[in-house]
Amino acid sequence: MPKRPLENNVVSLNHSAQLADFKVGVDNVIFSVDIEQHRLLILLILRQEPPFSDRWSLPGTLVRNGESLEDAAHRSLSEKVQVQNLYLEQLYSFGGPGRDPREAPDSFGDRYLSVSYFSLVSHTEARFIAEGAKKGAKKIAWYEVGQLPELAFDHREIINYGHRRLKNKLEYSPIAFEVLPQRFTLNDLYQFYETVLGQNFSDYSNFRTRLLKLGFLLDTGHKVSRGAGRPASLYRFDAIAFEPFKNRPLVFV
Amino acid sequence: MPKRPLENNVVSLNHSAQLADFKVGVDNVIFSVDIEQHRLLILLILRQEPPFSDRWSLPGTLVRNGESLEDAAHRSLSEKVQVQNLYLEQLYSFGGPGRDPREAPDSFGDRYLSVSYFSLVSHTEARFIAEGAKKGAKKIAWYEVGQLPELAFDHREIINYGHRRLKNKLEYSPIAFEVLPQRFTLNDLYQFYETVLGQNFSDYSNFRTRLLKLGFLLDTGHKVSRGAGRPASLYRFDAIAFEPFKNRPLVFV
DNA sequence: TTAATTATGGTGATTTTTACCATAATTGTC
DNA sequence: GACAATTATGGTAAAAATCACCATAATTAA
Repeated sequence: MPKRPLENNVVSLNHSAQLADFKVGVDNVIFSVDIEQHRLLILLILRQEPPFSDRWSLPGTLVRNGESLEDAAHRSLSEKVQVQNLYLEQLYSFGGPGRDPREAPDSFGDRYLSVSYFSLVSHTEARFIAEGAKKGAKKIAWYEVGQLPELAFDHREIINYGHRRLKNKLEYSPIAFEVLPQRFTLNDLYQFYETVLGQNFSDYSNFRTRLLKLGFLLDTGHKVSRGAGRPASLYRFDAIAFEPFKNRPLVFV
Repeated sequence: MPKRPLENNVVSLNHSAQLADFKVGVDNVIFSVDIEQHRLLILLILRQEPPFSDRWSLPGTLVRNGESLEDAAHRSLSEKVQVQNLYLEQLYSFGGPGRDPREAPDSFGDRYLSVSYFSLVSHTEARFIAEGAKKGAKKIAWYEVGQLPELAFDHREIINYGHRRLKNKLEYSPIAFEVLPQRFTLNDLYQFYETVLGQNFSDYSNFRTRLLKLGFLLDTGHKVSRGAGRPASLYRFDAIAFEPFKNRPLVFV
């Protein structure tokens, strides 16, 4: 497709100010919380092809004809990991000139814009898809947020953005319950929050009383014993009882 | 540019799954707060050319070669309104297939992606640029958020998103001080918050004590009299004293 | 001079947060 | 089977923050 000249209003720019053509990709910051080992994980893939072959990067894909951005984000995830329960939302778009080495240096080839997404997947459910390694990836792996390798493109920046969003989101919305098992103990929930938000984000006892007072955690009546100590009650999340708390902070750091 | 076939991994999709080509535009939700008349305003332009000619829409522009997204957003603003003090940030990207009538129905032409931005400009400073009406706009006007006309494209949805972000942002960050005059009264500030967040968001007296206790509003020593009543102290915002409050709520609704 | 108006700086009741502590119910050990 | 260790649970009291007011100060308008 030939470049079209801009509608000729700005005389001084007329010869050079042309509309850029874009390829649009999605990049997905996929988080998973391992409460047993107290690790906050991000899914990375080892790139197989240039640019940045043999560098770790976020799973991503270019958007296809007829495909929505969110569909593409879901596809980028489902090609790498199998999981039922997940939360996904758009993060930010990165599209400055020169962010992708595939762009021609004369600035007349296609630009590459990345619409980034952030996902949270159930750690107990999540399974790598073996076939996923064929789709442009040599390897798939979970990395702890504190121990990331060097990354391709501007993916480090995207991750920083996603990490901030995850911490913020956790305080304001019930995304934890999207990926926790149906029935969980209050300690499970506490470990989840602590793993994401960092140690001493709140006293355990106060965390319990605050959450229970809100009234959207229902005691299922069942108990579970895990090693020594008094058995813990299993709770479940009541989405209807949560409604009044939408857009309100649940926990203060 | 010819369509490139996808790298041939997925046999069943191979014949149809092709990468989409995009034009990328920015659309800008430009807010302005008129504290005298207690109005929250959005800048709209009356479109001159198809698609949606003679419909009101957000100011926007297609991204040019060598231009960053944020530069394009700034340009879309500065073509319509002259203003020194403003706040601008990226909002959300809308890019589903079929969101722009210029897309070919067979889904093999260019797609149109809109990276939306949200701006807050000083109401006292802001002046329409006469020449701006030539750049694809028949008219430029401020509309109250509660009284918007029918809009082009999915701009109504973009505005809803922007309005939510504005209200949220105002509670968590000092964007009001970007567009208030250097020196302002506490009542100015209160009117600003009330105009954006709605009536009875807080008691005036409690608003005053809370903000003053935080310590980043400095009394300049000057007073100003506006009609009847005791003269009010003029304050200024101290950005350094504000640092500790970053990412903390200032006002609860 | 007096009333109306706006700004300012309180007060005390109520609620929330915070830092703890005591007890209950289990497992593991001697 | 007694006892220690461990984890869960449900408190308490002090401190802090929120909330609904109110009294007074300093100006303009009549």
